[in-house]
Amino acid sequence: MDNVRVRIAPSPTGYLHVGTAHTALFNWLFAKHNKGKFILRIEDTDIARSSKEYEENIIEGLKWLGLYWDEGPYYQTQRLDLYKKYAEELLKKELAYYCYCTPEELEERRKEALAQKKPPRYDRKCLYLSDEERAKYEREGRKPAIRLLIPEGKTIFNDIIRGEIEFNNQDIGDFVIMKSDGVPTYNFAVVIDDYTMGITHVIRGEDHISNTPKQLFIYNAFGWTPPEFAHLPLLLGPDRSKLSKRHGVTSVTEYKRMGYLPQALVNYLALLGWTPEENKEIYTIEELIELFDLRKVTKNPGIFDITKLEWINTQHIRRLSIKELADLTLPFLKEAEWFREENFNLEYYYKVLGLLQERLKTLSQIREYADYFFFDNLEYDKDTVKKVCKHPDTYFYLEKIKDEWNKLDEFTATNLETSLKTLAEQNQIPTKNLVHPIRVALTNKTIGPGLYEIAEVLGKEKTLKRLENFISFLKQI
RNA sequence: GGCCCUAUCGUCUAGUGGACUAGGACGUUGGGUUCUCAACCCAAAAACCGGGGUUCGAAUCCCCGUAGGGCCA
Repeated sequence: MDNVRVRIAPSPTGYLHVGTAHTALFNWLFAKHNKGKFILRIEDTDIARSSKEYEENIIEGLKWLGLYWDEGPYYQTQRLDLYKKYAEELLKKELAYYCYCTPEELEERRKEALAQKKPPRYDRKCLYLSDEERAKYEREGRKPAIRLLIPEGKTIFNDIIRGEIEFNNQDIGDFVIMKSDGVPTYNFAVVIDDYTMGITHVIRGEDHISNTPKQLFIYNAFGWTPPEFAHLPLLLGPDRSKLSKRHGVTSVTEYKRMGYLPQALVNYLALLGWTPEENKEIYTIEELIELFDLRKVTKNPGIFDITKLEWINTQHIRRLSIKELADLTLPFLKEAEWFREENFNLEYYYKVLGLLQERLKTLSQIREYADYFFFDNLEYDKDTVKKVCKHPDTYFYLEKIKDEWNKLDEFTATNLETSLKTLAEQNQIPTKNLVHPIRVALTNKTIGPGLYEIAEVLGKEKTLKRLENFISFLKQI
């Protein structure tokens, strides 16, 4: 496909929502797959609800996901003259007309129509205004809106994902394209922007299907060839309504903060509504670009399932090199209250990560998993210690293993294991009677990576010291 | 209320009239492995919304319901 140009057009009335990110991703993948351009446009005409802070969050989120744009950001508020110019063109062509009706008048007539069981559409009162009437309204100081004249007939368009969709024009009234304050309505601004920006494919959420015929009227009024349309399935919450805040976290930057990898979120979002031919779940961004096909997007909406996202995240974490993992987890590690810059050693940290990498569901979990590698004064809990040291001779064997380990020249996991197993065998006790207490001695936790590996990473000095502390604690209770 | 979209395991989906005893993945459950947890391996439970057609044959095509969703007020 030649010269593909697509866009994402968020309103800065909230942070970057995963639904917006989903749409952005599909546009971006389509652009990249076809070697086209991806354009960012900020739809900020709702001045009251728009803010710079939200805009920055959207930009931060898109960049974090790697969805870089080739053009923009364009701002609708900087293009108001343009919309005005085009609206006037339609007035000149008599395809649009001024409307002086006030919201109150419209509301009243809408109610009347409803009462008579008629569809509540605009009654074209102002289309047939005489010059005197118009002059009268002008004298009253009324500022007119501009309405588009909708022709009779049917409007049909071919959606890339859904096929033909048909609307009766009579179901759509002469809608406003420019409000009386000179601000264009959503549908008008979108068309002017998409046309002037040379958008070839409009890929957006299914919630815009019913806006499409309105936009088509505008293209037709100007005699412009409309772009192709593709309406993506919506993202739903577990209750099957449109995904929103009340369903949990919907902010992309919040996922970043929680320790998700951008490539994992991209992977998950890509598979929500689209399946590549291959029968696998984990894809790199390059693979997604290579395989992406808009025609294979499903029509049914998808529920955002954080459990699956979590699994995909663990898979991507495992594919990271230790060095990458270190870079990415360090900011989270630094947030931990026990973290001390002066005690930190990168080579040591690499070894720690070697043990923790495959256990991390999110990067932020490094804080809860890595603590005992970084501080020495473990505060043992009486009950836990009692639980793991049920065997009355535990104290005695711990002394023995401490001596055995002290004798080791090479403090490696293999040697530690051999030595512990030999001791257990000689004394005919199950290894776990030793392993569990030692685990608590070294980590102050009952779960974690392999004990011998932990001891090796901690090193001889720390391991023996902790054993010693643990033994004295055990003596006291 | 009107218009529009959609309908396969709990979830994401494969499926384009016969190869479907409906496949995969996440999750769940059970088992194995192990010092614990996770991982890993093995296994299991789990779905074509309902009703009519069309056809020799329907998850697949058509119609009508139903349900869910969206948009417009």
